[in-house]
Amino acid sequence: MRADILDSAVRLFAAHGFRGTSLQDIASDVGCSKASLLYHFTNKDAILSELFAPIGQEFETLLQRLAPLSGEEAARAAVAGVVDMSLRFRNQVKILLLDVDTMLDHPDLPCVDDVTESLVDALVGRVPEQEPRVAGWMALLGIFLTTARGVSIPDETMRSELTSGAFRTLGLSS
Amino acid sequence: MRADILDSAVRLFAAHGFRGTSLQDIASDVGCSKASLLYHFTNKDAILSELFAPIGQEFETLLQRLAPLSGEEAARAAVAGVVDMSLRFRNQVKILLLDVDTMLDHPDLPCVDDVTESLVDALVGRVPEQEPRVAGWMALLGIFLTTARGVSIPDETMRSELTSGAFRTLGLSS
DNA sequence: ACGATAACTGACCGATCGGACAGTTCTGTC
DNA sequence: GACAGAACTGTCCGATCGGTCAGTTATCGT
Repeated sequence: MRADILDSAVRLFAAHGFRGTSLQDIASDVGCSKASLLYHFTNKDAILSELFAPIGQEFETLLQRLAPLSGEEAARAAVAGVVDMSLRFRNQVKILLLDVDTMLDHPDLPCVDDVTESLVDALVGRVPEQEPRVAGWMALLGIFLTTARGVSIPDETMRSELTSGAFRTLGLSS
Repeated sequence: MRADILDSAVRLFAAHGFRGTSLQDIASDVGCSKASLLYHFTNKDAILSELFAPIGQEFETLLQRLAPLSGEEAARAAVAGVVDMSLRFRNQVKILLLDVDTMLDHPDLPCVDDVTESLVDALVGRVPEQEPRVAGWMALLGIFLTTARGVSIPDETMRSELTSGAFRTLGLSS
């Protein structure tokens, strides 16, 4: 039941935003009462927090995987990791895209700026030949964000498109 | 007075989203009563619509300027136009970033998907050597969107960074 | 000075929101 | 079948929202 709620919530939040989705909307989608939601979750924010819990862990893992790497190897691993996460957490990314600054008061929610900063920090001085260009990483973040826009392309095609696009952005040969 | 209201509104909408900004918030920022806002504008939506009026016109102008062009010239003009607009309408872009799908019922508001589609349509078959790559244009849209995230960089530096980044994304030499 | 009109406001309304809570139903154990 | 606890619900509440409206104040041409 918790899984059903989370499933409906992530879909509705991604479609209409956090503020644009009421508890009643989720309850109707699940097929239960609003009060039932608040039995399984302490409040509306708790639903949101739980949706983003795995992302924080995965991002930490990605940063750790990047830590020992350097140079072009680090850049390629970063691209692959970001593309992979953006595809697997598409709805969550879309929620961030919709509500990015409206929920800064949620301490356990990933902040897009923090994510970007962490990525840039993790790669400063490691990308070959040139310092990481601001626009390049912004474009990579753009890919990360716009992936969520629901382009109707098979995931594998999308993956290679995104990867080669990001490589090109960062001046790497694909 | 109308100008003061629009000025506060675009700033608050960009900071907290359309739904996250109440009429009282705007009124407090302006320094007048909520009822005064609704004297100058028929409703909250009308404020939003007026904020986006110039963008639609400018985008039409951009598309017309692209129409007679082709090949690399078209791509470069598109990049320059998008970068220019994203810098000049930074707050409006950020509002779209925050509320992109939550306001599909606003007929006179630019839809990010439409903007992307128009740009891609305007350039399909015109970019040299290769078809426009999905990821490349998604990244360009990403730049367009993430420009609004308020990176503290002078506009001229930003402009050249964004332009060279977009060129790299599209496989053009800068 | 005065009347007309624009500009503005306080008070109020209906709707909706997140959330609280007492009470009911379901489910499994002995 | 009796009991316990989990699962669930209907109903209510305070707060807040967008919007209305009668009434007040400021502005300006004459």
